[in-house]
Amino acid sequence: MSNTSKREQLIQAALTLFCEKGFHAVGTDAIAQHSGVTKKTMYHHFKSKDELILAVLRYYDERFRNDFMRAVEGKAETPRERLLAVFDVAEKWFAKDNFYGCLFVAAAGEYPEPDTPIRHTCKEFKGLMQKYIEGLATQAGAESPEQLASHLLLLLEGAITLAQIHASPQTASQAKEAAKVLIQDAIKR
Amino acid sequence: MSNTSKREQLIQAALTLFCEKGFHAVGTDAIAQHSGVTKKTMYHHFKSKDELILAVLRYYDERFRNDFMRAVEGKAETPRERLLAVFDVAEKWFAKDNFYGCLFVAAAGEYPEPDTPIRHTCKEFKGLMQKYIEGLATQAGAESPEQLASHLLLLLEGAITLAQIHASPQTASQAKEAAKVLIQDAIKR
DNA sequence: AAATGAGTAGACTAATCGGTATACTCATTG
DNA sequence: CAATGAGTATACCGATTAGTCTACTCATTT
Repeated sequence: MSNTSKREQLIQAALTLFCEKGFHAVGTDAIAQHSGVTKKTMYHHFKSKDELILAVLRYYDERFRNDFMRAVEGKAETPRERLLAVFDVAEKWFAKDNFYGCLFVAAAGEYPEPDTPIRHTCKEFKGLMQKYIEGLATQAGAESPEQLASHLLLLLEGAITLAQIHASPQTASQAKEAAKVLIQDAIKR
Repeated sequence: MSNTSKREQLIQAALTLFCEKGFHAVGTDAIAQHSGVTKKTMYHHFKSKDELILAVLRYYDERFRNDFMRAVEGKAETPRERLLAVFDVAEKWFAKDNFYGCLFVAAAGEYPEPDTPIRHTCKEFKGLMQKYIEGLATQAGAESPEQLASHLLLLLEGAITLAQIHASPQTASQAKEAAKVLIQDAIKR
């Protein structure tokens, strides 16, 4: 069905532009133009720019987490190794030439009003990342998987932010070193 | 001199508005109106919106770091205690009702192009925060102050981001727990 | 006394913003 | 065959964008 095709074209074009320039800085005309779709058609699929943004965030959420988890699982076998592999995957991500930081953090910054659908989506994403790491921590035999996962997520989040600002992917390996200490402390065996 | 006064009025009004709504979402008309200053006067002090943004960032940079350091030093005596006090101060910051996350991270998100004055200011701020924590780590007798400071800054940065997204200041105390472990590991005595 | 510069109010520009309207094509489907 | 719905192109809407302009006041300084 060409329906889904146009939708995806719009979402992907919007995603690219938002990453490159930010949400407010990209107009609906630009999105229509870059996706090769008319504004009329665009507003047929999404009733407002905010709805398109929401769709972009949801699309990115699913794709990113999927790619991320598969990369982690491809890089290490044991749960404990995978907790560290998270930071190797992150470093590869940071090193990509089109790395722009976390899309959800950017969205939260541009739409500061709490309790909006956009903010809710951001929250959800971070919650799912926490759950993923928590699962690994549980399998790895952490005494308090939730706490270890929180700590590692803090490191990861910090690494993303500082990698973006300093344009240096090495923050990931710094975070990895800290993670080693925390994991060692959290898994007594 | 009324010169500096008008300048500060503009900077403070702009700061408030940028925090509330983001940079692109706030127009020059709104800034002029909220500061009680004419657009003409505004453009007399700053030759463009970008220059005003830059001035806002520099103003905030100095004020924030000053307040932050004084709060840390008021909360603890020894360098080692101060390394932990950083996270107590952060938690108080997160709990403020007008907490909006890190202004520099927001700026970096809205102005993704690297090598611009705005991005440079963001970089500088994070660098100075690192230096500050590094100083504390040195005084505390860390084996590698630079490394410990990096790790603690990663935790702090992650806590800021997640506090903003989840609207919960507790991320600071989570970060503090992780910091305890890292400090213990980094200062062998 | 004259000149300068910071300030005012408010109109103004060209461009762009999010979003809508008209008039058309074309493939699918009942 | 007729109707529907997704698509095209393009013009348009009122509002707002960043930034400029004229014409004026007023205090300070030379």
